[in-house]
Amino acid sequence: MTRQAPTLEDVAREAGVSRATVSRVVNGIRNVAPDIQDAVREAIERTGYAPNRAARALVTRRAETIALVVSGAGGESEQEQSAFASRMLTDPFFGRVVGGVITFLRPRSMYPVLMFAETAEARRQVVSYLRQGSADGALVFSTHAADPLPTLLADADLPCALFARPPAGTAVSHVDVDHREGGRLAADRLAARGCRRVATVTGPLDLPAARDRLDGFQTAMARHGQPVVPVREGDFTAAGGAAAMHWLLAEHPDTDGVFAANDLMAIGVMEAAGETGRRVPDDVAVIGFDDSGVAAAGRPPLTTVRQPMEEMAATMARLLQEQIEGTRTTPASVVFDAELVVRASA
Amino acid sequence: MTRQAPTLEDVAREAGVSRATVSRVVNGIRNVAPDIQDAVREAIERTGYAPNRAARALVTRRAETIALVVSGAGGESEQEQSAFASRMLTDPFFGRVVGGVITFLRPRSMYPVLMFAETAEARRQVVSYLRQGSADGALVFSTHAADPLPTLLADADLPCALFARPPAGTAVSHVDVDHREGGRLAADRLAARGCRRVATVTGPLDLPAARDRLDGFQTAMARHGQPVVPVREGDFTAAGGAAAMHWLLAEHPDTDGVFAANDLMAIGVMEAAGETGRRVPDDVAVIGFDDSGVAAAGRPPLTTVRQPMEEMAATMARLLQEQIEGTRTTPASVVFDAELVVRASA
DNA sequence: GTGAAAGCGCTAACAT
DNA sequence: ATGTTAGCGCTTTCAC
Repeated sequence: MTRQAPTLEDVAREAGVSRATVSRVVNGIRNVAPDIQDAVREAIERTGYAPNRAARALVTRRAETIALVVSGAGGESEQEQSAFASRMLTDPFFGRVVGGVITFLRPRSMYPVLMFAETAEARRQVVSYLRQGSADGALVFSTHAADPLPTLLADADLPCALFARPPAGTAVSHVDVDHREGGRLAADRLAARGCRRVATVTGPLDLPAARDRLDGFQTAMARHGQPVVPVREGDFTAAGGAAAMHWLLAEHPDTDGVFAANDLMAIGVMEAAGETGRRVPDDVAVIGFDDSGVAAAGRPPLTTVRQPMEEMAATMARLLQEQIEGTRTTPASVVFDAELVVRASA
Repeated sequence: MTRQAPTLEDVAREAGVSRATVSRVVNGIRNVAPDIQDAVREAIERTGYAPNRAARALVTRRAETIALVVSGAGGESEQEQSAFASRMLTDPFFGRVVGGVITFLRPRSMYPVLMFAETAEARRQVVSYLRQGSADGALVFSTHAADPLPTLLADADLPCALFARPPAGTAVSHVDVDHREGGRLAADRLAARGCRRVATVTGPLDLPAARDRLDGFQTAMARHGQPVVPVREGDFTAAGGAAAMHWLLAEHPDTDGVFAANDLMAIGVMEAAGETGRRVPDDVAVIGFDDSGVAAAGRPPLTTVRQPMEEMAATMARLLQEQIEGTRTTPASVVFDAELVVRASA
């Protein structure tokens, strides 16, 4: 049998001081004489003491834990839910975001609790989890518009921060990139390359982000002398991008430039171009969005509009943290600049 | 200001019973009269009571939380650590595994805490996290052999379960697939197709899994009349697979079949084949390993050796759970069968 | 079947 | 600068 883990009490006895003093040393509070500090530290070492998190959380009313929840529409079945989780995780976009979150949390010895909320029931569980004090707040990634979760959390007065603009009427802290500006950057680049018959593959148009990218792109193309841009809606997957491109090429065989609303679709677009005998960028230039892991690995390497996702994710975590600590009482909105990363595809 | 969350006490007062009775109802313990149960449930509803997890954990000595730790070698810098996290998450293999874990945990209202342990310091933190009782056990995914974490955890008597065989000398529960058998399946398929000059791209050979796949493949190929198989070591990435294939084709231009030790590398192999003017599967047949998300989406769709990863992950979670509950005292080892999934590439 | 009471291990006033 | 003390909200004997 494993013997009982040592408690503050044990350490105090060992060091010949009171529990309070040990607690002060453990929590790095000054007002403890250096020699006593040493004695305590030694006692901690000898006993192999590790503070009990539940006990601490009970009195501080802090779990020192945050939830990272991926919210979106998905199937109801268990299998579909697992597939949703797997698909989201595998998305290179998500990988960078989690990396950013981790970078912020790690120095604080915090680790995110991973939650998926694609059904009403799952959303309830997320709210319940937070209400139990299991986590102090939530970082929410919505994969579709009109996601009810942010509102649910806000109504329950639970700290949260969003990646992407919140639904109208819900005031919560969030970070976002200037999608419109990103679309403009793509248009400017294609125009500068001399593309005259440009098309675009958008994301799901119920997503404001997808709409804004399209809008910025169209507006800029109009300024460049192409007021009408063929548009095909995609689903942010490579296969969806390829299908959209095949459709576009069938309708407009002379297309010489394409803006895809994310890198995965841009990869699909390039594949479709190759399959129809077109060279990238000579016959058709391709620009993606995100600058996710797949962009640089593309064939050819993808010119894309970069979102500073790690930075955005870290900022989102900071906003949440401020809310939890009570440093911030009004929701903040931080919008980051998009940036064109020129590689070989356009 | 948010008003205090209701406690058991509040519910008890509201229902006109004692705290103990409310606790019994909340925890579904029988021996409570039906009418009292109803009264309590109503009081819970009215007060909006949610049990405090820290308080419960303090007395039950259970966090009802498990850690999902990705352990491996990586750089020391913060940026490299973030990149490690991002790379692992993005790996389609990992996506399926996490999906399997989630499927097991969700019905139990549990959510995994995501941890990365690629440095000695990070490993210490994982151990410390568990020792504090923040999580009841760990699911460990080692990305390289000789990972010290399993031993560290075992020595500290902390419940854990591994995906893949543990280091020699460390007895911990784990799940694995029969890699040797998987290699054999690939060899049999290539031989059955009539491939006579077969080569292979392995994973990092310090990984027992990679060694075993190679070993099973070579042994079977010898039986099929090709005792010497050109071998090139890869790194489980698509780019690495492509590079390895280019090398193989330069040395052995007449290669007519390739077994890649994972799907990502197989994708790279197919790309390299295409770039050198070879058609898959007509000029060169390609078989991958894993049947991860990218396999079916490959061009052409990839024939591959399937690991039942969701099932393996769920089993691993169950083994951990049994350890935590004390139902299991001796480590278990569950090995799953590999299965050939035939698509178009071979 | 229900209640009273004793902690779980810790922090934070408050004394000293 | 250190110790004393009173809980945090819950589960769990043990009486009744």
